[in-house]
Amino acid sequence: MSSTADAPAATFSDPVEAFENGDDDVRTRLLLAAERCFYRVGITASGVDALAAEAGVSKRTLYNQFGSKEGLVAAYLEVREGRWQHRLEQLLEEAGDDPVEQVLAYVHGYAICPVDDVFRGCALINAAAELADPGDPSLELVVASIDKVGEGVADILAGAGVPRERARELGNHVLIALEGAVAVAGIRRDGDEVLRALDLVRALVEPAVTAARG
Amino acid sequence: MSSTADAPAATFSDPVEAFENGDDDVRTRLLLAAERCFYRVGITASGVDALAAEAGVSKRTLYNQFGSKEGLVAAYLEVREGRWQHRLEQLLEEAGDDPVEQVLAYVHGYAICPVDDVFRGCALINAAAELADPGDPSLELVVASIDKVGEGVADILAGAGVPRERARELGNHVLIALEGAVAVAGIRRDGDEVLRALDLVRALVEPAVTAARG
DNA sequence: CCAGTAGTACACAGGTCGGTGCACCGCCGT
DNA sequence: ACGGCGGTGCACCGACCTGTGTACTACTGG
Repeated sequence: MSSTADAPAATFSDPVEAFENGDDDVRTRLLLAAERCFYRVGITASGVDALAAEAGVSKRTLYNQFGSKEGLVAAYLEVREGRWQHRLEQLLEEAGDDPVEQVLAYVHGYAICPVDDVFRGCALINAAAELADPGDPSLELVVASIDKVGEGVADILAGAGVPRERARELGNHVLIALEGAVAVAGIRRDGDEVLRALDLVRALVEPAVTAARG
Repeated sequence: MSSTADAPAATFSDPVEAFENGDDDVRTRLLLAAERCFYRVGITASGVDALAAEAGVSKRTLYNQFGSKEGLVAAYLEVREGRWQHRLEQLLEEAGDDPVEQVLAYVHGYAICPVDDVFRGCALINAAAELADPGDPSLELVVASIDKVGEGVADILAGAGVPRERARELGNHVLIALEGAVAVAGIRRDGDEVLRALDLVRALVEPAVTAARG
């Protein structure tokens, strides 16, 4: 009964993690293939035949697992979002108690966005650029994702004593810096470019944090 | 002889300007249609049949004018870039002598990116997301365009007395802020969101300028 | 052993893609 | 009056698109 075609679109476990655990079922392989194809050449430009071939799986299996290409796209975005959340948690833990370092952890998180060797910017943003109609649920996932980033940063700053309104404003500014860095880096096809935003973000939040502390 | 099919891909005059001047030749109509289609639903998702129909022109004429869809895409990007440069010049002139206001002019320029009512982020960035292979000349146009933005801001700041190296760094930071603002605004489908970057950019450049002046 | 399940291989449908060939038409300069 | 040129309209090409139908195989649990 598990993982049948008409199962509710639950949050999928990370296919990379699954793969490294020795799980190489068709679903995992399809999601990995989807990541490679969608991220590298785009969603519209990736045909289902190519997707199935890349996964080493029959096209029929793709449709049995995800119902349609749109279903695979939705699963792909959920995976990306889930992995981002997971990595962010780790980075925040490593960052310790310093709120500035915690915010900078977001930058490091954005810098390791890519699938493998190629860096093409943020997968969610790129997907959003291809999603034309505003009602698309996948587009809403993207909006929710970036909203959460801004709010997360705002929460860190508010926790450090920055006034709520100012924290919200700074959260939005940091979000802008993050998205800008990843967009520029994506165009230049160089993930390390994201780290150029480190100084920028630090310059944004450090004064507010020290002011709140002092 | 003018505007034949195999004419070298010269820089095209702004079709909007041409249209408002009463010029409604097929080329202008095709470029206007390309702007609407490419910007709103994406390049890959816009077929040549739809393009020609939107322009009220036969498909044959499209090929006579631009040789291929790729040619039309290239012309579209050149038009966008040309119009951006033109608008930027105007805004810089209106900004007067204050270097901070001049940099803020870039933000206002980015905010009026859209074709008509819909705002979908920066046309060049969105196009770049759809351009898969790194060797594409259209992609190089996009890279050159954003490079010029960073350098332009750096020049303004250097002219205001900011040390060259610092000006370059700030130019890059402002570029990141601009691209981030337009990316976030594009996802939210709201061009006014770009103006949220006004405070951010001012906070970035004002201290450096006053320090250089004082 | 046997039924059920998951996946494969492959053909196929109906449609769209970018692009071409061709006959025709209206307009404009000479 | 006439020729040429720019544009139209339409049929057409091969390739590819998403999605389905079907017969076959391999495995697995009772």
